[in-house]
Amino acid sequence: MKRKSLEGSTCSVARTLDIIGDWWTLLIVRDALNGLTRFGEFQKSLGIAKNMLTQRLKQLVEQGILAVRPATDGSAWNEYVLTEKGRALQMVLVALSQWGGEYLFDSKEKCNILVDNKHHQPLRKLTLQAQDGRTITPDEVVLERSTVPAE
Amino acid sequence: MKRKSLEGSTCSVARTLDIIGDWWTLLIVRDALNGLTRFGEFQKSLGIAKNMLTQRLKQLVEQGILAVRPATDGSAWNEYVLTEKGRALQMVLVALSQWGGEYLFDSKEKCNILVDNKHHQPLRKLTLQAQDGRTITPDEVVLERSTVPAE
DNA sequence: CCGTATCCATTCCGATACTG
DNA sequence: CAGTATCGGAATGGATACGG
Repeated sequence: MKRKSLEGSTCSVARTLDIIGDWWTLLIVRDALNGLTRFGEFQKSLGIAKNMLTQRLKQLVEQGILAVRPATDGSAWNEYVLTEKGRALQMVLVALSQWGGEYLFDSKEKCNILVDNKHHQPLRKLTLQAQDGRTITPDEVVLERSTVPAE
Repeated sequence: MKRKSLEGSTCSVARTLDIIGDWWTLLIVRDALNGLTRFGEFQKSLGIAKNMLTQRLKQLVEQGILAVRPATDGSAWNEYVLTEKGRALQMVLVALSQWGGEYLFDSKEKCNILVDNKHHQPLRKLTLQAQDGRTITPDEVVLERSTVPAE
């Protein structure tokens, strides 16, 4: 009995988790955002088994999150680079990172966090805003059926 | 051979994914944010197998994301409510939802999205900001070893 | 260096039956 | 209604061997 797919769910959270809600995928995206492109780089960075990595990279390419291109260094192999769709996942990683930094680390503990590359200061904590820019509190947010907002 | 734990990782993304990086956990949190509290409510909403749900609820309680309290309706059972730590995951869900809404749905397709409960308008898209409030672009962000920022 | 293929243990997950 | 227990198939994930 296979896992129940949420591909057809009308909930944008569920449909997203169906694609990236596994254990490795977002870590690969994280590394890709950090500039890694090569199979071996990912493998070394993550300590992931090769067959797992092969599988995940393939899925990410199928989903249009990564693109494959021939290596620029003259070797015969592939490089994996994020598409715009993939780069957009950075916001998810920022949210995860801020939550983890706040709740999973002791105050004295070293922790890798996201900083802006100009001043090397941590990013400001994400805030929820209504359409008009007003800052809203978490309890003012509700999940509702609607159409996708025009961007 | 067991799964390699990322519990001790110094990366806040990795350590977070070690806890909530599975297929069901964030969906349970989503439902909890929507006000569900009872075992049966989660089970019905998610279509999850009971043994899976039991296991996930237990882990969430152990992690301090959910708290158990006796039912307020006089029945003999438990209610599962989010702690502050759990409610803070809302930001992660917002990020996931916005990404999915943008990249995984056709423009005409119905999609559950997050709205503010006053005007029932979709939330504004999350933006990255530097410590000083300046809006920054994704490529200005870098993962760096540091201590946790004081909140 | 880049993968593919295979083996094997563990885990996931759904279905079902059962208890209170 | 709220779980617990168990079964079995599928997927996960690590180790290793192999070929380009």
